[in-house]
Order: sequence, then C-alpha cells, then structure tokens
Amino acid sequence: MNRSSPVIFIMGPTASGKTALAIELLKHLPAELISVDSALIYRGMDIGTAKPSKEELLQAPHHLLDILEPWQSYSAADFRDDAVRLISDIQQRGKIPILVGGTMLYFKTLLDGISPLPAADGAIRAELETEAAEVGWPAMHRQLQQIDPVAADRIHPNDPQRINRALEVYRLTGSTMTELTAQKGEPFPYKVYQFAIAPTDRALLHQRIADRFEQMLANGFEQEVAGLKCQTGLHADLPAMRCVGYRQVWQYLDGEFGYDDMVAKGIAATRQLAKRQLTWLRGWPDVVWLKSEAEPAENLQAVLSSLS
RNA sequence: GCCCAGAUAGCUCAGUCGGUAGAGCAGCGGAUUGAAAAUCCGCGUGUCGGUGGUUCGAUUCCGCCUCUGGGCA
Repeated sequence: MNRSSPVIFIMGPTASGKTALAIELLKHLPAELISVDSALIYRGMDIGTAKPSKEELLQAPHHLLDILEPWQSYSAADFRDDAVRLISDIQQRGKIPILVGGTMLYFKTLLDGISPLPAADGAIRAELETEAAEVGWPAMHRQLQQIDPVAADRIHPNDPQRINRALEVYRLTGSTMTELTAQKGEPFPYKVYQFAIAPTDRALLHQRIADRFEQMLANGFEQEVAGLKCQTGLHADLPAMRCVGYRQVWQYLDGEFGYDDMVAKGIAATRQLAKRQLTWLRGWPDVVWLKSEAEPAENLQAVLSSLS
C-alpha cells in the first residue's frame, strides 16, 4: 500500500549471524520479521536448520516459519506471494517488514518479480524423469534443443533439473520458457534497505560452520533425522530431505558411510552452501555490508544510520 | 634389533619401462525464473620424505638416513 515506507533485507551466508542481528533490530524498531529461508519453512526440522530457538521466537516471532510439512514443497513463486501479502499486512499495522534469511533466489524473485510460468506439476515431472531414465539427460537436452533452442543453449546438457523444468513448461502450456520469460515480472514496489552480513575472513566463516554443525549434533540432530526417517511419506528425494546436513545424516543412518565421514560431509556441504550464497551476494546491487565479527551494537548502529 | 611394504596436491591414492606428474574428494571462482540448504559449469606447480651416487638428465634406478604400517624376534 504505502509505497514509500521502508522494507529492510538482512541477507548473508549461513552461520553469519543474521538471526541475532534481526532480533537486535527488532528491539529498536517497530518491525516484524519475515523469514526468507527455504528450509525454515518446515515443521519438525529445527536443529539441522538452525531454526531460532523457542526463546528467541518468543521475543522475535518470524513469519514463514513452520508453514509446511516436510513432504510438501514450496517455491520461489510461493514465497513471493506470501511475502508480498505479509509486507502489506505489516505495513498496515504501521510496522516495518524486516526480511531475514539466506535463500537468495527468494530475495531475487521478490526484487525482480517473476514471469508468468506455470506451477510445477508432479505428474509431468515424473513422466519426464521416466523418459530421462530411458534415454538419458543429454537426449532430453536435444529434445529441448528442438523446441526451445535459446533455453537449450543456456541450460547445460548435464543439468537435469533445468532441462526438466524447461520441458515441463512447454508440455504444460505449449509455449516455450523463452517465450514466457520474455514477459518480465513486477519489480518490488517498496523502498528497500539491503544489508548483507558475513565474516570478513573466509576461514572464520568455515570455523563458525564447523562449530555450529558439531553443536547441532550435540543437540540431537541425528535423532531429529532418525525421527523424520521413520515418518511415513518421507523419503530421501524430497526437497526437505535434501537440505544440507539432513541429506548427509540420512545417508549415514542408511549406512552409506561412517560417523566421521558424515560429519566431514555435512560440514563441507554447509561450506559449499555458504559459498553459493556469497556468489549471489557478490555484485548484488545496493547492499550495505556488515561484519559478523563486529559487536552487535556496532552493526545495529550501522543499520540504523543507513535508514535515516 | 632384523625382515617386508609404504612415503607423490589440504585428504585418499594412481602414475612416470629415466625426459620434473593426474584422478576422486576438499578448496576456489561462476551460473541461477514455481526443487534453490536445489541443480549445474569452470579452475590442478605439487621441494613426487631427506641426502649422496649412477646418468646428458632422477620423482622414477642404487646406497644411506628419517618417519609410518605390518611381520619376526
């Protein structure tokens, strides 16, 4: 509604201190928090996602937390719909929406809008998977080459997920992805203040990631995954079960490798996630950088002074 | 103490019939439109354990030394 009222983004790689900063901000601003995180949406996935604790949530409630069961799926478009609605609601209450999280595609989708593509279709995806299992993904890529050479040129023959999606879009609508994405989405209509927080030193980020993973295990992460594993309807191919950490613990519980390997692989997967998040952020326009290792008061001040 | 097998990239290991070496993982960089904590792409100089010797040339062959496994005492 109020297009001149501000919206704040707090972005950053995993284990950089986003939650702590957001909670600090909430003490000093009339605001509400919206989580921008594709893993925190799941109920029952608390330890391995580093979900804010009960106590933290009591003083700093987050929207878009625990909104789905682990067998369900969510999307960037779903996020955009939810976030747009929440931002409007929060502003109507006279408050500032603070969007905090590390799912950079969600931030991107919110800022740039999204083209009118069809939603995912489980049946079509399964059909394409079956075909691919027979002929292989390079052959599927050749098929895409026939119908949408522009997309095929952009998508690598080894990228099953994107080949699948491009073919899915065509089978669902009869239009190619290239045609549909020519129509751009609606850009973000609000005044936005964007902050990114990360350790200055990569080694420090790696240390924080390793320490946090060990802490998760000490807090019962393995038991959490074991519980999910015997829940009916849950399997290793679900988006939720492919989350960093959950996948590795699941494989360990399946006996694919030993405990020490699981720890090493889980930590490595988290580092790789952080690296991809930083790739998004590097060159991200209009972002003010904060340091994870700075005093909370210092970062708080930096944010408050940027707002005025 | 003796015998055997190892010692090569951050890790696990391959290889060079003598011409200074390459895989997987890790790491680093990049892409990213309804799965995104996903899915992909690109990047390999490292006293080839140390030291002498043979050789035009040694990481490769030989000697000695050090360390690590295993065996015999």
